[in-house]
Amino acid sequence: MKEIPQISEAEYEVMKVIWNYEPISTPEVVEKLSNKSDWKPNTIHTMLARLVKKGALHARKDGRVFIYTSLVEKHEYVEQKSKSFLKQFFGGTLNSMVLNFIENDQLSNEDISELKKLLSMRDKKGEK
Amino acid sequence: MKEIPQISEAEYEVMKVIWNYEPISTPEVVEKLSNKSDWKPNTIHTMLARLVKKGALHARKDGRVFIYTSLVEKHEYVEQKSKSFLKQFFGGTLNSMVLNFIENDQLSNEDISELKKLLSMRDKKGEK
DNA sequence: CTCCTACTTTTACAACTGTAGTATTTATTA
DNA sequence: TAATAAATACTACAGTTGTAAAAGTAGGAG
Repeated sequence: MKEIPQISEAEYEVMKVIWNYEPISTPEVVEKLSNKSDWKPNTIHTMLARLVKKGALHARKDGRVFIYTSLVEKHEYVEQKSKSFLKQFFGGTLNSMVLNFIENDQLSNEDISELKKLLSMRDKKGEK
Repeated sequence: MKEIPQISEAEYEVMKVIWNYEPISTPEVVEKLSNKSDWKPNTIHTMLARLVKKGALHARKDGRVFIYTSLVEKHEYVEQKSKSFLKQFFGGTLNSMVLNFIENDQLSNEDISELKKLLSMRDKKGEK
């Protein structure tokens, strides 16, 4: 299987911007993130540099700025993190997690009926 | 709300032993973990010391050894971690996570039917 | 009463993180 | 062409984590 680089929480925030807008230049990333966070531009530069070094991003120079594109797909990263999360806390299965949420009353009645709907929609898709 | 100390992944392995066997002494913890992992005793001591320092464990001296008990409940820690995980990757809701799993075909038919069963069992409980 | 052994306490150290400051380069403008 | 502004590159620094070695201590064996 492919090696997925580890991405820290703060770095993940940067990745989200890249995934949403790629290809995107440094100044643009800084701008997007300056709205959402109170990171200094230098902080963002550091994140970008680390992500490039880790192999999560590709940077190509375009004139005086860098243009970034992602080398890791969001869904595959989320999948990997989900798996390791479930493994650490719920024996590896989503079902245990859902059960746990049900048992601890962390779901409203609406959540429950929505979940049921999701599950039956999946059935229909499967039948096609 | 109560302050829950942060527990690293390795520390969490130690906590699991405590939760299972508390009250439990250092040598016993070392023994349990030496089976499951290849950590050196010193490594385990370090974890224990850090967990005490963080306020996740209580240690009382009994003769020459320490006896540990947990100060954080497993379910509350898992709950907190679940919340932050869902927030980081799924907008904060379990339902989004389930939907994501369905969409990416990460669930078998059996998983699905089990999930349905769980959900309807919860209904019954609610009706009581 | 002394030595050994099992425990505890102290110290280490590199990688990763969050958070930037400082220095350097380069394109643009005067 | 020289100064400026913008961007990039280099450096910093403390806290956490994984991983443990080394040193100290006290209780039990002889």
